[in-house]
Amino acid sequence: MGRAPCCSKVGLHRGLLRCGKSCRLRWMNYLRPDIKRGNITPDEDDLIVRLHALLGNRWSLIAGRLPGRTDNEIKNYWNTHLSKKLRSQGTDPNTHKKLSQPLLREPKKRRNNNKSNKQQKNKFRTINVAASQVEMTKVHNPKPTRVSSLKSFAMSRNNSFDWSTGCSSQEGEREFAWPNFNVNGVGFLIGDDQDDPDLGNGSDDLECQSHEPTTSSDNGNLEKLYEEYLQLLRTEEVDLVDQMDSFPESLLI
DNA sequence: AACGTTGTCAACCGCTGGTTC
DNA sequence: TGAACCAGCGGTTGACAACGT
Repeated sequence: MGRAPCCSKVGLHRGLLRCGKSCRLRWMNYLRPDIKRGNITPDEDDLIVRLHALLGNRWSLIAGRLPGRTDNEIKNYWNTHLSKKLRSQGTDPNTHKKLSQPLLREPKKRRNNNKSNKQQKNKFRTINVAASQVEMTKVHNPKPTRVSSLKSFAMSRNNSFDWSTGCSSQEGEREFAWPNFNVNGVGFLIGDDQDDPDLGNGSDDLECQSHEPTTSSDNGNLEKLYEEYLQLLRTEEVDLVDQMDSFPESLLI
């Protein structure tokens, strides 16, 4: 698939023709066992649109809230499906504002609504759409990351969910000290994280602690943020984009 | 049947920021 | 302190299959 390998084939294991970076990418986007196979469900579809309105093209952040989905998958899905869908509904996919003139032409439909044979042949693709549609979409908050400064936290590109920590809906939800809530059938699963060593717990890292989203001193602010979040998500009439422009930053800082 | 167009998505590219020495 | 290295991000590419004519 795709282009030729990104690096020289010299020095690589015979038969693999992949560099380490390429292997990592393939693992992260395709081979990892916790990747959710199958179509994007309507719930996930809706959630991606909402999160994109909040976060923009920060695919890793969006993916971090959709367990089993990769940033690459969501990015592709957005580019091939959702952006067109929004346009057809008269919404600018970039700004999430109403377009003056909706795009009337629907994308050409394939005769077969299923995914391509190529995907169906893929032994890794075990479609389980029915089950996933029944199940309420579970949304995870990103794993808090230890930061050395406010700027690095706010601008970090490494604040996506850490899958390597074993988070999956099957193995029990990753534990966070953020409140649980449910929006339009979309559950935000957050648990108790008093024991997570990655989180601020009164350690000597004062600067870090002051910005950790899960320390007890931040609980009040977090609750306030989530109330605001909920209110915005529930408000259908208002223009979400205008109100939420500053929300991602307030979450991150 | 043949050929051009369109859709899909894994993989590549270039870059940034963190870590190590 | 800064160079080298590494992980990971978003944007983009291009092979392949489905579709349309």
